[in-house]
Amino acid sequence: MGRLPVYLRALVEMAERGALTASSEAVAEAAGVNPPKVRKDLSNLGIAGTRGVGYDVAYLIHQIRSELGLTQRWPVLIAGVGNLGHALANYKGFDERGFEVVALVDADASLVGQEVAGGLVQDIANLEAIAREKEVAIGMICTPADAAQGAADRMVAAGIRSILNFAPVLITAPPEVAVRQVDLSVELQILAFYEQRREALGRLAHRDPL
Amino acid sequence: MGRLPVYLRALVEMAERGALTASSEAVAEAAGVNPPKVRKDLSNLGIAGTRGVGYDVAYLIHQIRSELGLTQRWPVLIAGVGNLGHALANYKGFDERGFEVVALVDADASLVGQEVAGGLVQDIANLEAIAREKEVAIGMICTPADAAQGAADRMVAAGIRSILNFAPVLITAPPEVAVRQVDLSVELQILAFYEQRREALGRLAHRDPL
DNA sequence: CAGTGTGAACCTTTTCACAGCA
DNA sequence: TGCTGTGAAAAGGTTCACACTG
Repeated sequence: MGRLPVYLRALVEMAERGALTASSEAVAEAAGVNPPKVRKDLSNLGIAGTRGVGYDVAYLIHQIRSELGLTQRWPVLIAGVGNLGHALANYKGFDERGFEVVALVDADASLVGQEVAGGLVQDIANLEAIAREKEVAIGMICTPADAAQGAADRMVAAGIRSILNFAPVLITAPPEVAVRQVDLSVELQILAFYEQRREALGRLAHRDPL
Repeated sequence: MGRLPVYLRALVEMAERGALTASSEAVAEAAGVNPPKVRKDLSNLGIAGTRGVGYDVAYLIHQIRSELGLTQRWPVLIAGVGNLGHALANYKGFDERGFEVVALVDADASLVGQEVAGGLVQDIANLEAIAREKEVAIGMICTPADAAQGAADRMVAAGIRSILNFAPVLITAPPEVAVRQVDLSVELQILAFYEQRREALGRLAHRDPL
């Protein structure tokens, strides 16, 4: 369930503010959803609150963390150390949430050997060996589009079963490998779609008032 | 419809390879969905193909572009020129798809005046004036979490009606403003969830074979 | 009384099957 | 014959109302 991380973020913030208990309404507001959805989600997860009071924040955080597998740290590998790869390697939020960038690889020989975010960039040709040695669980692809599938194939060969792909192409992988696609310009295009619609509606409204 | 940009990407790739016509099956495969979905989507959009042949690639590209509002260029402003903002300012894919980064702003005085991706970083205090002057349509928030809502408020005040938020917080805006949230560590957490489930299932299978 | 837990209604999306046309 | 166009069925997810309990 994709909402769990959002609930978790909201709950951690509440806990930091000293809240001991939280109603479904409070969680819903902080997560941007409606209260029944929160209750259903938690109920489906087998998490119970206290009627008339709400949910125990600390317990709820623990339960969601364990459901999300965040009670352990996950070693992450980044393939492609261009602008985006560089930015992600330096992103503090990953470490805070239990993800540790343990390896950086790139195909560009001029980048190999350079230090980025406290780690050395290695040759992508060695991806498999590196991933196995560091027991990488999650791979992030930040290469250009034409190198993405190759990077994915190496990751699969290395036994990586979770891939986060930022390259603007569809990559294919065996069904046992979970692939998530994040295409930044797709997000912009969706916004442009709404802008476009708004303008079209505006023209319509102007043409035919009321 | 969030699939349109993906279809578009697939179709542009096909066109570059010289395809003049494409069946719903071909588009579906390239976009990672099933053929009936492609047909339904296009049908709902009022786009018709030729029975027995498929869709005219060039016409389809044109139609989807116009539906997505990509026949015009959109001026984009980036708030927060840290690692991520820097990477996005340099990202070529935006320009190729009709998005032009026309302004960069940051709250950090040591960054203001610096040149990033061929543009000068300006003070976030001037966001409203800059956005109005450049007629910015879309704002991207790449600030730390605690500065995100402030940046959003300035954008709304500047008349920006589409916001893409990369900060790991929920930002609120008036209903007429379209907000999309992209949280990179949420994506990782979802992958961790699958890893976690796989391990749990693995243990189960091991305990009770067949 | 405040706020959870949940079954039932509801709505949207996806899938299917097949009729219909170049 | 091949592939589109589309209603009808199925699935999935969301909302609602309200019984229930600490």
